[in-house]
Amino acid sequence: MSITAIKGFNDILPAESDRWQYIEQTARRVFELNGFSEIRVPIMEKTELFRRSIGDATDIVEKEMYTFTDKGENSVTLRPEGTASVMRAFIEHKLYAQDPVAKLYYLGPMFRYERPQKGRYRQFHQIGAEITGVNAPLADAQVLNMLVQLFREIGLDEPSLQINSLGCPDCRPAYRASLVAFMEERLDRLCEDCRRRFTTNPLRILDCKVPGCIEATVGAPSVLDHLCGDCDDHFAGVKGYLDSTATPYSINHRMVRGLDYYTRTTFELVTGLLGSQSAVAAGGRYDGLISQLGGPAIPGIGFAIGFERVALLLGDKDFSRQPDLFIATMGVGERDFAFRLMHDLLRSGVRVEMEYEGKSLKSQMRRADKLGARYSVVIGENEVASGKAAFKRMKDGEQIEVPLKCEDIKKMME
RNA sequence: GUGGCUAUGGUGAAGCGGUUAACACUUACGACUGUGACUCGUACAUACGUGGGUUCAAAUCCCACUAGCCACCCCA
Repeated sequence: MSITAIKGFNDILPAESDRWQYIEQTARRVFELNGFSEIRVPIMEKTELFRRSIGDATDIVEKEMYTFTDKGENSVTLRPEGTASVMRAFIEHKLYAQDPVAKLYYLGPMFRYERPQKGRYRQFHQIGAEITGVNAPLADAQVLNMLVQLFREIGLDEPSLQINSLGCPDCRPAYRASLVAFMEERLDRLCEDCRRRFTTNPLRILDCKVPGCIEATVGAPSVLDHLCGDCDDHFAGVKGYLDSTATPYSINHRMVRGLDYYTRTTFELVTGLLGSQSAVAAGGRYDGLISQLGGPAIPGIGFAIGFERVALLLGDKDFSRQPDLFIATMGVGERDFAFRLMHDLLRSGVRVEMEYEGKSLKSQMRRADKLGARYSVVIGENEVASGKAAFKRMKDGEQIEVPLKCEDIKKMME
């Protein structure tokens, strides 16, 4: 038995990587348009970073991290998400000293030890963006609008935006208490998982998909009714800006987050097309995170997009690049000639392919067709001698005589 | 961590106890000794995830293992 990849770790083969590049390039373009710069952070961090940011009691930290002890006896962890590293770097390099308002994006692999299934892998990829230093709801709205714009430009308008507010450390405890009181009375109607959640994370019960639980929790107190004045104003501001830019969204007061650092605005881009993995992108505000990690009291907001899930939504769409020209040759001498011609054309930006081995003309033409070349040309003794050749437009077979010179060939192809 | 389903070539698959392991795609070569797409021909699994067992006979039945998928949990 030959060696295979690790469970949940996937190879991205050419057919798929074309699609990935399309997503990545579109994301970079949209982010840069919005004034974001890329930050590249390591894929491994001290374990402590994730414990402090994501939260000790979360599932991610409790049972899903790839944590090791390295040769220097340090506990290190393959990052399960990106925000913690970005904020660690923001603090470590004192980026806030230059300008507390930073707009950063990142992309790369993340690692979570979960049972793989559709749209969920142990090594998966995220593209994320963060804005620090802005309290105003305007920042929330810009982040959301950018996210929506990105999906539009990728060509996906199916995922819909859901927003919520989780309040802040001032108002959340009271909400939690009233929710617990409400649930306590209906404990017997909840599923087993929810009864467990009642003690571990009562907010999660709102997110349960079991019909009985949905029924039992009808009329449960909503976070949105328990926001303090400031949080309420903030959320109203966000909604106002989304309305004023005609960004479609719906409010889901039952939306919960799996990471502890979120405050106020939270959101998800959800789809019905990926089975149980409905979130394609998600994020929120994390006003306490930077100070919690030892930095100054600077707020932040951001999101992460699940790369694999976006790729899945794009389906089998073909994003491969076709050659502009395929050069077929008759003999060894012509092949040398063609190689020099190809070299010149490549240097001037024409996408050229040729046959490397001495295959029959028939098989060379077949290859030209298979590669989807726009034009083909056959170079034999006559062509080398005359310096001219018949260029064939593959889609209709029309042939045009053109000199075998870079400039003439380029012109002909326009 | 829990459950369900599936495992035949590069791919999609037929096969249901005795077959040269069908068919299609892909690939290679040819029909056409200087021209692709359509057509036609030829070649391409000593082999049916691995290990046991039942049987005169197993890809086909049984068991175990392994892997993959999907779902739960959780999440992007």
